[in-house]
Amino acid sequence: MGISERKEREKLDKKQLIRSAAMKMFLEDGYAKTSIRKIADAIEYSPGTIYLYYKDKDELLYDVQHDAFNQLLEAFKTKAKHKDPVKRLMQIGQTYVSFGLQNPELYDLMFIIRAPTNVDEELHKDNGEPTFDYLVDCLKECIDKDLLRMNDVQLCALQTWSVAHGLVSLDLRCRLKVMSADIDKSKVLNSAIESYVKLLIK
Amino acid sequence: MGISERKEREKLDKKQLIRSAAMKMFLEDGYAKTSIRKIADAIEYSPGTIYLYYKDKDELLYDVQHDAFNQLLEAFKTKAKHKDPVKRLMQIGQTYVSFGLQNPELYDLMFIIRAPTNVDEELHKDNGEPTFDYLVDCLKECIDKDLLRMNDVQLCALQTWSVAHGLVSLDLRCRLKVMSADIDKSKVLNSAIESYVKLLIK
DNA sequence: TTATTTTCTGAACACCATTCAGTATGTTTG
DNA sequence: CAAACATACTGAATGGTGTTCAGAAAATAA
Repeated sequence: MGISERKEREKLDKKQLIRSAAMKMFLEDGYAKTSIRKIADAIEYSPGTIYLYYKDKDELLYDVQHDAFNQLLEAFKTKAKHKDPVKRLMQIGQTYVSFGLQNPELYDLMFIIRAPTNVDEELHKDNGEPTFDYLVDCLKECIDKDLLRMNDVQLCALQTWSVAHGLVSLDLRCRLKVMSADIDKSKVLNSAIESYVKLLIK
Repeated sequence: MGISERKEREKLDKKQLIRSAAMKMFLEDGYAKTSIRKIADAIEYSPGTIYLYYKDKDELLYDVQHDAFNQLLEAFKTKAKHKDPVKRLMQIGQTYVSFGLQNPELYDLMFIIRAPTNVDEELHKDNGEPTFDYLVDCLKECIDKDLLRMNDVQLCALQTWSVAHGLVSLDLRCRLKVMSADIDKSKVLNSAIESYVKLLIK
């Protein structure tokens, strides 16, 4: 019978309704300031209903993160598709930094926020894995073609990701104030990631 | 008269009493889980009293951050004092990463946590400046002696700091799960920072 | 139509940061 | 010494938070 299938669909729809309302409010006001009550208000349900679809606020965050990682992956796919793997690597770096600067709240959700109940190890580790692999694949090609001054893919990926993430997250937490002021942030961050890639290539 | 001076002293003492109790609890339970009530309980005062010394919870955080930055600076001074600036740079990187891994909650306080009311631009920007300068000075010496493959001190400092911060903060947020498992974290992070410094030098 | 299952509600619970009228303590003045 | 004043402190109250759960409502099955 099709009823249970429709119900299944409706359940997913409602879950998405909650998720997209949550995402919107997370981006507008931040995760901390977005309460379950406010989300419930926005979608015109009672607070309790949200707990029928999500175990707790963290669980909701994880799902929103998943969407966010897909957004970043899409950005890579459209903006970092140069044939030359080294140039593609450069594009990946620039895309990453731009993404972070243009979507600060989203970036926060993905990488910086600590969900209160964050000790569960096994779950959610797949969040962001395909996105990370986009970088790994690119580096693998670079290294295979002997274009880099490093030869350990995993190590190189970690290092590259760290530069990019470091730049974005330091900026997002206003930790770049220690640097000389009156400079265009996005220019500096782009210079930094560019010169890093240049260090990396032979 | 010495009375007002004693009072001044007592005021500072109490402020430090609050601050050190707060720091201890922040490190044990994290910033979010440490409530003003609990701090007040620990020092056997009422919650209201804390607001006589600190405008709000953020203000307390900033003061604790200040102490924390001094701790990192001390670590630099004792563990990164090689005469050769390049070797010192390596020591700085390693010290930074070790510091982050060994004091995760402290690191969180310093760099990752977003204080709820965090829009005030001007204040607190001096927090951490001397510590950053320790890196800048080292890089300046490296560049003066023409030992690096970069020549913009500010840019280079930003990049180096980003690598180190990126490594630590990604690890602290369990974002390294996307990498192949069963590896010694601190080894990998140290390899990453070491190979970065090697990229940097001529 | 009635019984059963599913979905939803909203009050209640135990917390939180913060405020402020009132109390207690210490200091200065008459 | 006592009264006046200034300072330090209290703790209940305000308005928020995430989460739970008995009971109401709606949808489905019999």
